[in-house]
Amino acid sequence: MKAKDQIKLLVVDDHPTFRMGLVALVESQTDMTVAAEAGDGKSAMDLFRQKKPDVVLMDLRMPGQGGVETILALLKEFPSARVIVVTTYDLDEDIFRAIQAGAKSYLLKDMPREQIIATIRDVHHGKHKLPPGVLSRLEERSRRQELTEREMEILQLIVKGRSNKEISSALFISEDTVKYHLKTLFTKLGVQDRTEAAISAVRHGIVHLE
Amino acid sequence: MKAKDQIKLLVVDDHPTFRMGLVALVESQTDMTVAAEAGDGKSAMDLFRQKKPDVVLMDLRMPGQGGVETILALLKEFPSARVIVVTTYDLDEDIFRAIQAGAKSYLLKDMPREQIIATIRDVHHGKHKLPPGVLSRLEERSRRQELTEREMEILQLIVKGRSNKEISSALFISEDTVKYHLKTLFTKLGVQDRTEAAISAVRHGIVHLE
DNA sequence: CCGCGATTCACCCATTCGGGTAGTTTTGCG
DNA sequence: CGCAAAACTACCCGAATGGGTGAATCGCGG
Repeated sequence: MKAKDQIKLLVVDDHPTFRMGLVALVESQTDMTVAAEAGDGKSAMDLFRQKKPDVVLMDLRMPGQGGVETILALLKEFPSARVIVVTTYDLDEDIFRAIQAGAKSYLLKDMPREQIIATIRDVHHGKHKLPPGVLSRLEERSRRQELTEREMEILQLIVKGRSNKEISSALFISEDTVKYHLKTLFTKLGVQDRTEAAISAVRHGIVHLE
Repeated sequence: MKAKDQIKLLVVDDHPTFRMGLVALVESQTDMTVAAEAGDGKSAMDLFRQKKPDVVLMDLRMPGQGGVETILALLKEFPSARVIVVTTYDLDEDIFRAIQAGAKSYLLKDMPREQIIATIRDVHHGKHKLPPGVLSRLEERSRRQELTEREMEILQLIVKGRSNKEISSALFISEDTVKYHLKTLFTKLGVQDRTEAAISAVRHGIVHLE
């Protein structure tokens, strides 16, 4: 197979060993090759400008600039760039944001090698089919109502274990207002109380721990 | 370098791509080689019996038999086996249980390649030094008081968002008793209320989501 | 057999929480 | 400008929660 026919890839992941696995996987195929590797969003941008890869494999959780921000920046500069997200966490919110940002597909790190390879070929050929498991999560996400900014702030404080009083003073609003937001928050998340809300937020990736 | 001088490794991880990365990493070194790969605990046991590797690299979260159970079973049959845990989650409880089970070291999947290689050599030579980050988490874990079985049950239900009344009927005890356990639970975890308890339990890996 | 930790239950009390209703202000968009 | 959504505040009320105290039972190891 001639080199010019090969799919040129950029691999972006801050885990050195996993990145090595992706590279080994890609290089084991005759019709694709890794043009460059990056460990963070910034150098990913630089390397894309230099190498102009056909497809980018991108992790979402990275130090510094996150994956979603990088996708956004990349597509702004190169609207035709094709990005496949390959990440550990199958959290609804991450998937949703990545697809919203313009990722062509979303794979999980524990998926079989054949599926990763097949998806690279598909995306390179312009298709962007999502794996069934990922698709169902995306649907679940879209069934959930959008949270307002204020509700997000409050939800984050809930996850930090703050009481209504603490939240009210942290946001410079009355305790009643906090309770008001909580009510709508509970119905949107489909939960009964703050503990369920906190767990649900973490489980769906609306709020990240740490 | 003669083959008999090489460190023989068994790599156990259910993520095909990460496993590929570990294999590529090991094979890039002249003094070590991968004797076998396994995607779950059961086949890891089989392959250990066949190949008798010098060192085992083992993930913790695996379908079916988990990592800790596998380590326990392995060391019961082969007390001299040397197991290094290589896992994604740097949760205090996982680390603690793995070391308790007899793992010689505990690495995180996002660690640099050199550190993984160096640890393999160290463990093969009988050392079992833990990386500083892991060590500090282990110390934090040991500062925490041990939870009783009952407290664990209740904590799990708290994470599921159950109310005191629901917990009491689920465990066939009075609501007052639930409240009693919660008190000691709160002090042991160093938290103020059930929401903090739930988050803390998830963060430290005492209770797993999903 | 004694002690100790774990578990169980009860009662009281103050605080917090969650639900309902009602109203004003702010903000963004057509 | 005018409307709609979001944000904010207040009040009431019942339920849930968390803290304190006291006490009985059970099982296990010294």
